[in-house]
Order: sequence, then structure tokens, then C-alpha cells
Amino acid sequence: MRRSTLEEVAALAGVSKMTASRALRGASDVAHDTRERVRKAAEKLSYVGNRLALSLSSQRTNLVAVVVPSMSNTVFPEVLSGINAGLVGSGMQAVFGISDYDEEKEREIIRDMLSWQPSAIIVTGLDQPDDTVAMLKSAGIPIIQLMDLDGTPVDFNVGLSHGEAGRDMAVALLAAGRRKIAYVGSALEKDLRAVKRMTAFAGVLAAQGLSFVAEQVDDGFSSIARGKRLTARLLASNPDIDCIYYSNDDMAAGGLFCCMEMGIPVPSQIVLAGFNGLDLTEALPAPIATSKSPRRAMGEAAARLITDIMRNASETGPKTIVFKPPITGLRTV
Amino acid sequence: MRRSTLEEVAALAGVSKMTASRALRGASDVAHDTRERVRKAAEKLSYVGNRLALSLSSQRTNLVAVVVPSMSNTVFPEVLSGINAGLVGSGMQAVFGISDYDEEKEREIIRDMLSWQPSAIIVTGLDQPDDTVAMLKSAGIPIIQLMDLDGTPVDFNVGLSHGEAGRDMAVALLAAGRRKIAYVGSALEKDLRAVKRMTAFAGVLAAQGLSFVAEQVDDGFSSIARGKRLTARLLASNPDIDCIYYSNDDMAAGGLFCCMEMGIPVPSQIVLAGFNGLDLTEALPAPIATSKSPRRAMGEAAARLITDIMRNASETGPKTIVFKPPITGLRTV
DNA sequence: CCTGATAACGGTACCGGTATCGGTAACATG
DNA sequence: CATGTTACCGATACCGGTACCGTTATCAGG
Repeated sequence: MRRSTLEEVAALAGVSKMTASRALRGASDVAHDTRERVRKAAEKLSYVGNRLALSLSSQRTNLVAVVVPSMSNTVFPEVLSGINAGLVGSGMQAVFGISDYDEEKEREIIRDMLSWQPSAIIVTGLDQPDDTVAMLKSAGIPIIQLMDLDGTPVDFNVGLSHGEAGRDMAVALLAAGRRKIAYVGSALEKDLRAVKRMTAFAGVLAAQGLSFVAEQVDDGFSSIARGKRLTARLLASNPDIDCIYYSNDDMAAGGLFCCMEMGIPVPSQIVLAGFNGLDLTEALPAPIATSKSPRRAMGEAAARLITDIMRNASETGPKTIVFKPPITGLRTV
Repeated sequence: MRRSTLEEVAALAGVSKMTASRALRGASDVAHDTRERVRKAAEKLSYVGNRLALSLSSQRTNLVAVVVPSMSNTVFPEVLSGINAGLVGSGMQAVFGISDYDEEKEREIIRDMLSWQPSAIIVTGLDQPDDTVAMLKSAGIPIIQLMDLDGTPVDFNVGLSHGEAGRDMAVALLAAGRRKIAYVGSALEKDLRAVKRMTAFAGVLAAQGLSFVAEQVDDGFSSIARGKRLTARLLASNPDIDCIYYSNDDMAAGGLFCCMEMGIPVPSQIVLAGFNGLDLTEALPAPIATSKSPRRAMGEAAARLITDIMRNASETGPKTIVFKPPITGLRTV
């Protein structure tokens, strides 16, 4: 059972390939009943157009390549659905690739994506190595670097400053009277944005003559279970801390569960702070502070930016779209 | 800055298009230094092959289309990364589409996916309407229906029986001595698999002369916050229940948080049961029962099934791969 | 010296569509 | 009646690769 082609549809309708093509695309210059005949023929053969041929011929794919580092965390799926949502009705289609937080892999995924001749590409962060950047540039399409603003963008840039987010959180926690602050994170060599938040946070502490009183870091990926485990380890050796800054909300939630089991009141005795503003944080039985990053909105913004660019490549809008995550879950004095 | 083509690479290397093609694909019948010249030329022009042309010409895309209903839940991203993982090294590439739990949308997404001439397609569940099934069949490629086994598969089928999962959980909860059982769910008209679990669960109750003592259902999508809210509503009018079966773990986790805030001991006074076996459930401060569905493994199995089929279309392996989710978080007597 | 095998490469015909340019028929217009 | 115009439709040339077959040069063997 072979796939039927336009040629076969045309033959069945008794017209030429060209006319069939026009009829199905709803172009003008086709008589009404001819169009109907073609439609019927297509229906009968359950014809599905071949986009390979279409795109090769018309020299545009309407494809948006998206490369994200992971899918196991909930944040990137949310970004992806934002992108998807922002693309509906534009005739564009997103295709995803996962780099597993690996530069090598990312380069290969990007190469692979580019071979599909996408009309635009979205990559995560702006810390790609030079050769990857070169490859991106040579594709001659709009490049959008998403999620992060701390660095020099190649082309377009949509995201938030993780440095600023870290600083803001540090300031807020200090303002809330916390001084004995510890850090809990994971996979720091992979998650560069978490590192940016942490170092910026530490910078604020240093300016006050403070520093993290303790750190617990391991090299697995962040998860609730790992946050719980690392927090337990931390508290075993440092029972007198009054605040923990986590690499993200998953870890912080695990931390909260640890505290609850140990009977430590949160946030009165220890304030927990994460990053992302996951929906989870709004339902937890005790508040954890977090920077609410607009993941869906960033995805949508990137998508919209692309559709705008496609509409009129001439008048260029802003090259950078800045988001600022508000801090929630922290009762400031 | 236009993309360079194979023709240009060939010209630069001083050979024909064909030879360049052979050289880059590592085929034999190319002299060693010719191959090197071509490689250098390709490098110099930072040549990236055009997969549209490749696939159109060679009549195979090595694309696996995947259609999932959602991305906001954590379960489908996990399935996707399973698929991705199972596909690495096979030369196949997964492309994703999101149907938003909407049959109409699903049909359009599938049509769209098929237009890319994928080598195989994975869809979620086996409750597609007839016209969608017809379209799938007419594509003439392997079709894999994933996640669910309760129904008649079109072609291949990988998943678990949600009916059985619901029944097993009911049996287990009854064995644990629970009798006043309530149900909390959401978006039931969308999530058919949750319905299958619930009705099967109710069937077991009915066989014992029991039924749900109360139900709380609304039509938003499941989330922790919604689970918390619905549980609060449920307990307000039914304070004497001893068990709640949820449509999934997100809802159940929300329920747990509700109970904790109300000071209700879990699981001694009320046992909470969900579905999925999210990582979250292993870190919560009180246990919730759940059927641990192997999401990643199912994705990987589907991917592996496809690569197997591609390798030798002749000898057909099993058409169905069955997973059985174990129940965790429940101390049976 | 002729033959045949082998290695290396090129030419041509596709793959399934769309762009572009023409062509034809029917009808209005001067 | 000649001449535009308009509405439809078809032929042809691509798009950028690969499949397939053919060609050429080189060299060993009889």
C-alpha cells in the first residue's frame, strides 16, 4: 500500500499535476468544480502531501528547530509547550532535540536540526562553544538564544538574567534577616545557569562580609529526592543554619520534606529558597521562596518573535526580550 | 550568506557531485585523497547536508513521529526522553507533536506528521476515532500505540492496562481494610486512561457491594494545586472517609498537602492513592500509594521496537509489549 | 597484443512537489 | 471581424540530493 502522490490525485481528477496542486492549496485560477473534483480525488486516495517535496521545492520549511538540554525536568517541557502555543496558526512547526546538557551532543543535535533547513532555530542559553556558534551563524537563519541573558547573544535573545535572579534572592533573604545561609545544589558542572545564580548570590553575601556557611553539592541531576537527601546531610553537620539556597525548586521541595520529617519549622527556623516558581511551590504545606521564572511565557515570546521576523524580515524589532522573575513565597519584613 | 550545496563542495574539490556525495557518505569507490579533498572542501564551506533532498531522493526519512496529548504533565516528557534514548545510534530522529487531549487537533497533528513521511509513528493510547485510524493505516508505516493496552490496537501496541491498574489498586486498598473510599479527579472527559482506571476501580468496589462514598471532579487539568483544592472540598462535606483514589499522583500529592495542613494523619486515618509513580511520591513526607508506571521504559521499548522493525521488516516479533505497574507506597497487611 | 577485471569517477534520471511562463478558449469590446 | 481580456489550465524547469548505469584508465594474465 504505497502512499499516493499528487500525480495520482491529478490523474484521478483528470487534470494536470499543477492544477491539482493549485486546487488543493486553495489558490485562485481554478474553476470551482475542478477544485471539487480534485478535492474528491484527494479524499478518495486519502492523499497526504509530501512536505519533503514541498519544502525542497519552495525553499522554505516553516520549521522551527528547538534544542533543549533536558526533558526530565518539568521546566523545559513547559517552555516547549509555550513555543508550540506561540506557533499555532502561523503555519510553523517546532521540532525538538535534546542535548542532555552535553556540549558535544548539543553540537551534533544542532547540526542535525540544521540539516532539515529550519526557518529559525531556538537554543537554550548562550554559552555555546565557538564552533557551534559558527555553525549556527552559517545557517543564515534567525537564531534565538532562550532562557538566559547573561552573556553575548549571537542574534536574538529571550530570557532572564540568572545573575540578577541570584542577587535578588540574596538581597531578599538578607532583608528577611537571614545570615547563616547554606547552599544545596547538584550537577553544577552541567547546569551553567544554576551556577550563575549561585555565584551572583555568593557575591551579594561577600559584599556583606558573609559567605555560605556550608555547601552540599553532588553531581547527579536535581530532583526532589536528591534535594531531600542532600538537605539531610547538610543539617546533620550544620544544625544551626537559618536559610538554605537551592539550585532550584525541585531540590528545595525535597529540602522542605526533609525539614518536615525532622520537625524543623519552615520558614520560622529555616527559610528555604529555590528557583523556577514551579506550580508545586504554591501547593506545598509550608512556603518556600522562589524566583518565578515565566517559562511558558518565554517560549511563547520566542515563538512570537519568530513569527514576527518571518512576517517582515525588513523592519527589525528588538533583538532582546527581557523577563524578570518575581520572588514569591517570602514574607519580607 | 546562502547555504552551500553539495554541488559547490564538489566544485571546490574539483570532482563531480556524485563523487562528493559518495566521499561524504563514506562509501567505497572513492580514492583516499579524493575523499580527503572533498572533506576539506565541505569543512571549508561548513557544508551541512540537506535532509529534505536526501530523504526525498532516497525515499526514507528515518523520522519517527510521536504524538502525545500534553507536555505540562511530567509523564509525557519522560516518555519522550525514553523514546529519544531508545533511538540514539539508530540513525532515527524523533519529532514530536502535541494534541492537547483534543481528537480534532490530534488528527491534524497526525496528518501534519505524516506529511513528513516518517518511517514510523507513535501515538498515545488506542482510542483514536475511525478517520484518524484510517489515515494512520494508509500511511503504510509501522504504527505504535503507546501507554494503553485496553482496546484493539491498529498495529503495534506498547503499554499497560489501565483497567487492570485500577482494579489492582482497588483490591489492594480493600485488602488494606479501607471501605469508605472517595474519588478525586479532573478533566475526565479528556483523559480517557484515567477514566478507565476509575471505572475498573469502581467495578471492584461494586463487586463487594460498595461504591465511591463521594466524588470530586472538575474539568481543569490535573495539578497539585487542583488536587489540594478538590480534596479540601471533599473533606469539608465528607470528613469520615478513610481513603481517596485520585486520577493521578499530582492530584494525590495535592491531597496529601491538604491533609497535612488540616492535621489529618496519612496514611493512618486516610490512605491516599494515585497513579504514575512519579519520583515525587518517593520523597513526600507521608506515603501515598501509587501504581508505578514505567514511562521511560515504555518509551524506550517503543523506540527499540521500531529500530527492530526497521532492521528486518521480515521476521515479525511480538505485536504487543505489556508492562505491569507495581503498587508502591502501601503497607499491605 | 588482446582481453577482462577492477578501481575511480561521471552522467542521467529520478524523488514529489512548486514557480514561472505560456497557451487556449470564451467572451466582451471597438 | 479583429483584438484584447479574463479565466483556466498545462509544460517545463527547477529544489538538492541519491540510485543506477556507464565510462575511462590501469594493470594482470594468457
